[in-house]
Amino acid sequence: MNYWLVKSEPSVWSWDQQVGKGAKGEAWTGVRNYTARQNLVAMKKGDLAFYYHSNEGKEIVGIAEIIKEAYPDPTDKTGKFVCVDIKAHKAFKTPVTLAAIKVDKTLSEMALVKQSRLSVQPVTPEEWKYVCKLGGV
DNA sequence: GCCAACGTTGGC
DNA sequence: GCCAACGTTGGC
Repeated sequence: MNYWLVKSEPSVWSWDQQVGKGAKGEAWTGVRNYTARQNLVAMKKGDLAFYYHSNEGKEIVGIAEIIKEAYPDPTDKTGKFVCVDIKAHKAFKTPVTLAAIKVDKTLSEMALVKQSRLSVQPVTPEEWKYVCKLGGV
């Protein structure tokens, strides 16, 4: 089992919209970055990912589950990029903000802090457990 | 709205 | 293959 973090701007696609899709989930399209692409390809069905809201909120609001592994992104005309399908798995009781992550010694090494522009990032099991606790899950 | 960080493009 | 110019992301 691997852990990930995916980012979305709520104005484009929010957690609430993701929850609204239910068990069917939704294609996570629009990744146009090779590092992020590598991470998408490495995802396995059943892996879990933190759902982070950028720009608005700047906080991890819940957990999504990968329900379909990487396939060509239908929104990419060049055919170079891929997407996966994810569904909402569990909402955080308490969102974990970027500010909280930055000041926390255990989390200040997260890719979210170090590589703030990367939209799909790996999360270590230690970070995962810790953030889940903070989120009240 | 600004700007730092960083990824991508294209000329050489 | 290098690197300058340019574009984009995302926190503030």
